[in-house]
This record gives sequence, C-alpha cells and structure tokens, in this order.
Amino acid sequence: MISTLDAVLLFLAGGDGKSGYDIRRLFQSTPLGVYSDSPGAIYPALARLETRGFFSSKAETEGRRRRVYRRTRAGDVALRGWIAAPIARTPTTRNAEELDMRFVITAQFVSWGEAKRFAARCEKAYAADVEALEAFLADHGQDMPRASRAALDLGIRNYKTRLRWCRDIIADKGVGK
Amino acid sequence: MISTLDAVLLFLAGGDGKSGYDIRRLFQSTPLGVYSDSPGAIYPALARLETRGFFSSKAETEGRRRRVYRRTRAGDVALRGWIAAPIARTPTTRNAEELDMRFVITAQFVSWGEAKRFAARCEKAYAADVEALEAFLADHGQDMPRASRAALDLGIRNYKTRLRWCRDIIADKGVGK
DNA sequence: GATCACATGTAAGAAGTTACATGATTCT
DNA sequence: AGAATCATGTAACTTCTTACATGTGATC
Repeated sequence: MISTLDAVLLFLAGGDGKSGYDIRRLFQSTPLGVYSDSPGAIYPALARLETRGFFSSKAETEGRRRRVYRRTRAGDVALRGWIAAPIARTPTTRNAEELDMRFVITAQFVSWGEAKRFAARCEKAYAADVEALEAFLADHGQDMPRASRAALDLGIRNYKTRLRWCRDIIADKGVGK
Repeated sequence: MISTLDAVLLFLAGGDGKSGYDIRRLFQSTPLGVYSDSPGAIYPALARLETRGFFSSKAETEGRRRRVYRRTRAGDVALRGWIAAPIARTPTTRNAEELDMRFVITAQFVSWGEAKRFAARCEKAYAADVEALEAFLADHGQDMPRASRAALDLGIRNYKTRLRWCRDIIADKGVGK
C-alpha cells in the first residue's frame, strides 16, 4: 500500500525523473501546495520509495549536486494499483483531497475517459454523503445548537459542490472541458 | 500551543466532564467523525492534556470502571487562547476543518456574536484564496492539462462555497438562523 | 572573496495507526 | 455460566514537524 504523497511523488517523477528539490519547488509554487514542501517530509519519502523498488535514483555528476529519482516498472504497477483501489469509505471528508489527486493522476497516467468514470464513482460517494448528512440534520437538527447546525449545513454544501463538479466533468461542462 | 484535537477534547469535556469512551462514541455517532475514534489517539491525548494541567481526572468507583476528565481553569485559558489565535495562513485548504471547529466552539464557548465576527474573518481569508487561485488559473490555465485545470476549478468552487456560507452566517440566513 | 541560492540530508520529538491485552459488568 | 459490550490502556510502527548541518555553484 502506498500513501497519497507516495502516489503524487511517483506520478511526478515519471519520464525524465525529478529531484527532491524539483518536487519541493512544485509544492511551493503551485496549488499542489496542499502537501508539505519540508525537506524532512520529501527526502525520506523518496528514499523509502526507492527502498521499496518503486524508484531508481541517480546522482548527477556534472554541475550542482542533484539526485534524480525515476519511477521504475514496479513503481508503475504500484501507481496503477493505487488508482484502481476502491473509494474507501463514506463519509469522504477525510479523503476528499486524495480523491482529487486520483482524478488528476488517472487522467494523466491512464486516460481522460477513465478519469470520467472515476468521477462518476465519486459522484455516487458524495451523493451518499449528502444523503447521510441531510438525514442527520432532519433527525437531530432541532436538538442541536445553532452553530452545530450551521456547521452541518456547511458540510452538506461542500459535498453538493463536489457533486455538481462531478456532474460537470461527466457532462464535459465548465473549465475542465 | 494546543492542537485542533486538543481543543475539541477540551471543549467537549467542560461542565460534568467526559470519559474517553464518551468521546469515542461522540466521534463515531456524529459528523464530528472527522476525528479518529481510535483508543490509541484519544486516551493518550487526554493523558497529555492532564499532564499539562488542562484537565483534571477522577476514576469513578461505583459501577463500571470509568475515568472522567474535566476541563480545569488552565484548560479554559488554553481553549480561549486557541479561539483567539489569528487565522494561520492562506491558502486555507489544510486548516479549513480547523476553522469550522473554531466557529462552532466559539459560538458555544464564547458567544454567537463572536462566532459571527470570526466568520467575517474567515470570509476575508477565503476571498483571498479564491482570488489567488483564479489568478493562477488565468496565468497558467492554458498550459495546464485539462484535469489539472478541472481540479483547480474544484478548489475555486470549494472556496466560493465557504465564502457564501460565511456571508449567510453574517446575514443570519439559512439553516444556521 | 563574500554572499546568496541551490540541494541534500539527518536528528529529535510529537502524534497518529493498527493491533493487542486486560478486566469488569451486564445480559441471556 | 457464558457471551457480549463497556472501558481503559499499551506497544510497535510509521510518518510528519521543526531545526540543524553541510557543502557546492552562481552572482556581485
């Protein structure tokens, strides 16, 4: 089993490979910045993945010191396995960001069509979440303090936003067209 | 400094106090379930907070074995400090859930009016996030693969949802009225 | 020649995860 | 009595955080 960060690293370091520093800069300069750019997170993660055989690395000799990691065949397999895993559980709150990453990586690493099918699966999960939260609100809304009710409402709105996004993806609408 | 989980524990164990098991059940049975209900997370956290003087605990003698934690005066101060802290950083992606908790705890522990003021501060943070992401999309949208653009779009929509929610709170609209 | 940015790494500590251990109490 | 559930805790492991250490190449 690989973590979300592992998957992102494997994804980024395909083709020509990437150094730890390259990845840190990507995390700093793009909205990928959800992940920590701290060296204490990146370098050990790369080293671990190499130990597990998912990366091979080469120290560049000319110019600046630089160790370039490149995804191996085994790394390919691991990444494909991560993509194919079932959508863990609802409520999805905690893995929402992981699902987003999976969408992007699936589109790039497999195909847009497959990413759309994944979005369709996400849609179902989000719909279940909305239903569960709305049921909870109907059951306990009256007994809850105002602020808790409001927070629950925010949760519902968040899932509905995701739901609509999935539908737009499936229908080829919006920015992602 | 206390963590978000610490704050939630301190918040829940006011008044009559709560046992670790009580808290685990709360995390299991309500959409508070964002937090882990594993004993290996809860019990050590309670013990740590007691060591720091934010809880006092008493083992109940009659009936089932049960250790009840209760927030101390120092715990009160710590929780108030947590509430009053500045909104860490934008992008807010990573602390969004923390902000939600802060809203609820502020409303219950301080006042609804204070929670509204907090929502107003959140609104500013989310607005800044939307602006930053839209600028990034305008700058790099063309060069990005379709799926990345779509993911960025989702990020923007998520922040806008939060933005609208804050405005509704401030205007006393919606479920939280 | 000094300083800044590049680049990699490690060390110490905090916290969460899964799994296990243990025993009391209530229910049937 | 036996089983299920209540309830607390610990152990081993993994990973992340902050901070430090180190050295090279580019820039002024």
